[in-house]
Amino acid sequence: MARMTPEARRESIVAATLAVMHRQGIAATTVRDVAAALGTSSGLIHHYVTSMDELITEAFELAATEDLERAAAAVSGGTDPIDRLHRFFDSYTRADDDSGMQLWLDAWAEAARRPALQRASRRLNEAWQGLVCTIITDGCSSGVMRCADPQAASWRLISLLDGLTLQTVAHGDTVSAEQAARWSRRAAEQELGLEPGILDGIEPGARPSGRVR
Amino acid sequence: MARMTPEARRESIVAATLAVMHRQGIAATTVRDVAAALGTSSGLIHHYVTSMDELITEAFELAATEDLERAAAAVSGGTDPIDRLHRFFDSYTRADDDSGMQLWLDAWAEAARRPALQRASRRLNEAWQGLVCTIITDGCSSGVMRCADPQAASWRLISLLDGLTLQTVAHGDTVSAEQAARWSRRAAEQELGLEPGILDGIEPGARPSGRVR
DNA sequence: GGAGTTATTGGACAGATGCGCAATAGTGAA
DNA sequence: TTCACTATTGCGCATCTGTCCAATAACTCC
Repeated sequence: MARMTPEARRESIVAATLAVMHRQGIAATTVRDVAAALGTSSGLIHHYVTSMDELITEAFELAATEDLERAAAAVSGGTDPIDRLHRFFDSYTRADDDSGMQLWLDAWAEAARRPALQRASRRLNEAWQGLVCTIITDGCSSGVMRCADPQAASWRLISLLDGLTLQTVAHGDTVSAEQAARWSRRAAEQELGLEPGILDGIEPGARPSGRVR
Repeated sequence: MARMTPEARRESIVAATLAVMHRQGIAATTVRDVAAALGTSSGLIHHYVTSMDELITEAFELAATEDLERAAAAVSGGTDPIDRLHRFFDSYTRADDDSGMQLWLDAWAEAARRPALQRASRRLNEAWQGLVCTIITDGCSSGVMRCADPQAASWRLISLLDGLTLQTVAHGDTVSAEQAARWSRRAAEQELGLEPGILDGIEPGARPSGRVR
């Protein structure tokens, strides 16, 4: 293969690793598959990366961070806490493919056996919760939401979303994506003392690609 | 090893497989490990089982079915819907070790790539939801609970539990087991129009081993 | 041009994996 | 006691895994 600058090569390796992870799952991602996806030799990967675990963690971290930043950007465009929460649901819900969430399922399962992956997964989950917690805290102090414990409420909210989406992704259609979206919005309205239905509906032109998690 | 009847041997193989799965995770469970746990040769396993996938699915199904039946038994001892829901939470919450839930994490992640495992996981998840749904439906018709959509509410309830427990098991202490228990009970009370705190507390002598999921 | 640096190769290595198979050793019936 | 049956063994096979390393090729600077 053509010689590349170390930076560019490293990036291309992480990107290829991510592609293989999406296709085959974290546990089944091997050095040779990554090398084949890149069209290079397997030895090259270890010239840039000390271990397979490190590479997998780095690729997961990249994908998850991008998802998070996309959601944060969508939220920050909101005019008030309710609009921001609305946008959060939109960006979470709008997943066209399930492979993003499948990556999270893999990560949660593998976390017990890969310390570095566990740290990354934990950190990013806390960031998701923090994003929601900020919205709720703002909503409470401005008086449009009612919530005794924003910390607990935001953990409940993302855990509920994760749990419902998990059903959709892992089991096909035990819970449909539409149900997961509707049910979790309803739960948020109930929990935060909002008017039922206020979080419903998806404005058509908001964010075409949205969240993938 | 001593010669056994085919039935007994098969059971012992599945039991040993389950033990290894708990210890090492689904993906890292190998024929040789199972044979070692049994104190037999690896060839013997293939004399009773056509493939490793089949064996793993069967072992998971056994463990998950036992958990479900234990929970159903705990629930059925309740005097009224609220007591039954209380018992459900107790039996779900009381997990001493996380390895049962870890098994579910593994199963959800692997489901996409193992059709037989997916069917088992899906079927058992639906049974869990059905168990809760029955309690809620009863509670509504007897007037002690208020709920517009028991189907949706029960999916939300077990998804919330799964989502919170997932944090506990996968990430150490992002969410503590106590928080997961308290927060999910609070959410159920809110959702079903119950008096806050009515689902709290754990009667000491109820069920020593409890649910593992 | 030549020399030094380093990206890249291709394969070796030791270990693990699922599976199959001939040989062996218990078991129950005749 | 003998014989058919089959549970059990122990190892071989082909393949895969992460990691390492000497050789090669491409690039930069003098």
